[in-house]
Amino acid sequence: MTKTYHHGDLHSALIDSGLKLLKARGGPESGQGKGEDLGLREVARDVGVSATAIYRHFPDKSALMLALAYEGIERLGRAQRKATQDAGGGPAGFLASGMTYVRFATDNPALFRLIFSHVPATSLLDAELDEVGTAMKGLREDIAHLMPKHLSDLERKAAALHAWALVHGLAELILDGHVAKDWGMVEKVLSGMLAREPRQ
Amino acid sequence: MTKTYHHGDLHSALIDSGLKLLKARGGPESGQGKGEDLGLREVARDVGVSATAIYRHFPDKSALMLALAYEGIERLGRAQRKATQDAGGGPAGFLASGMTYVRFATDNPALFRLIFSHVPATSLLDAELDEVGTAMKGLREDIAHLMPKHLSDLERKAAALHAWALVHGLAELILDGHVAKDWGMVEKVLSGMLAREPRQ
DNA sequence: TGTACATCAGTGAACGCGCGTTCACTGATGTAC
DNA sequence: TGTACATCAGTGAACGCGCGTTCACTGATGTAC
Repeated sequence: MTKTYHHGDLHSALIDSGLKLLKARGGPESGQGKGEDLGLREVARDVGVSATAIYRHFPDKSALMLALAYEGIERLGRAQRKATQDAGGGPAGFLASGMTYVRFATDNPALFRLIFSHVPATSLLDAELDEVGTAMKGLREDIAHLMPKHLSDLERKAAALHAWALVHGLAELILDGHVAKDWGMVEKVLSGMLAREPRQ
Repeated sequence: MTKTYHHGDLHSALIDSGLKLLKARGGPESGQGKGEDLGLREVARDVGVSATAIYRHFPDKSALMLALAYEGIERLGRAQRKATQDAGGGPAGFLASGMTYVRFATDNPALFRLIFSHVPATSLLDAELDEVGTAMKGLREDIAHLMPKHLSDLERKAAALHAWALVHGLAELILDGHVAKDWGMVEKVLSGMLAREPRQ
């Protein structure tokens, strides 16, 4: 029995299923498929298609994973930009952006990890970046833009790294279950940094 | 051919080999066995013993991994305490402790990840913690002790979390290749936090 | 409108792989008498 | 000192598993004449 998808529908069905399965794959607390990789056969099974059908749409497994990572990073970026804007920019926007980062991670543990486990080769020239690398670069630039203007380049770079590392660390520690998912505390920590560092 | 190890020597040989293999497994930049789990058979092969011999010393694979994680966290804790002391305590000690955390991660990527991927169940009572959980708790307390005394409990808790998340985030981002291993920059970021937060 | 044909997205069987784990075993070591 | 025996840390063969990937295939769709 040959199932038929109209022009490229299976492609998006695979992405959708992948995202769904990654979402279901919760953090360590959910017993289900804790830290395991998403499988190619697993996605095919979920869509209801033979495993080999996937090869009509992606050259290999890693291409599928890359597409999922790309979709994930796009969503993260979108969510952060929206949060910044909704909060009206400035320090409040910066705080909202950080909270959104951590929230995204705890809402999508497996997707979050997939995004960051894709080796981006920091050292590549822009022209050599793949789509995930480019999206990651955009994310870094978004952070940089939130930094106060009066700082020197070096200071801004350090402040941006500080902010990124802080939210990333919080996300990872919560995902691994080493820190409680206490949003009041998370906000306190983030606004603590903010109150001192980026005075604008 | 039955190899013979005098009373419990194979036990430590397995741990040693595990640590060695984890060390060799480097970060994403080293092509070798990037993100893959350490295998039971792999350790046995390295020690030069049959895979089943391991079962004389550990009930199953995860017990071996737990023993490795425990050894890792002990080493990390020891390194941090030494660094703090060598720097003479105070803010300098705090900075040294943080630098050591990040350095440990980049020096031992696979071991570092193994430590944190072991679900500790934050919510457990102390009496229910396994040895890894207990060691992790010690690590948290070490950080807390470095916090300035004049702060309220809540403030100290937030400051400790800030510090931990910051070094952890730096470590993860560097391990994943998203941030360059630039020690000057890392020190700048850490001392930036320190100059503002824990005034003692 | 009907027929011939190319295209191409699916199919299921099969591949080799390495894994963790089980099983019945063997052979050295140490102790009791 | 010599012999019988229990202990126990090793052994290699075998298990079932799920994986990513290859292969030759089939059957529906759409176009050219």
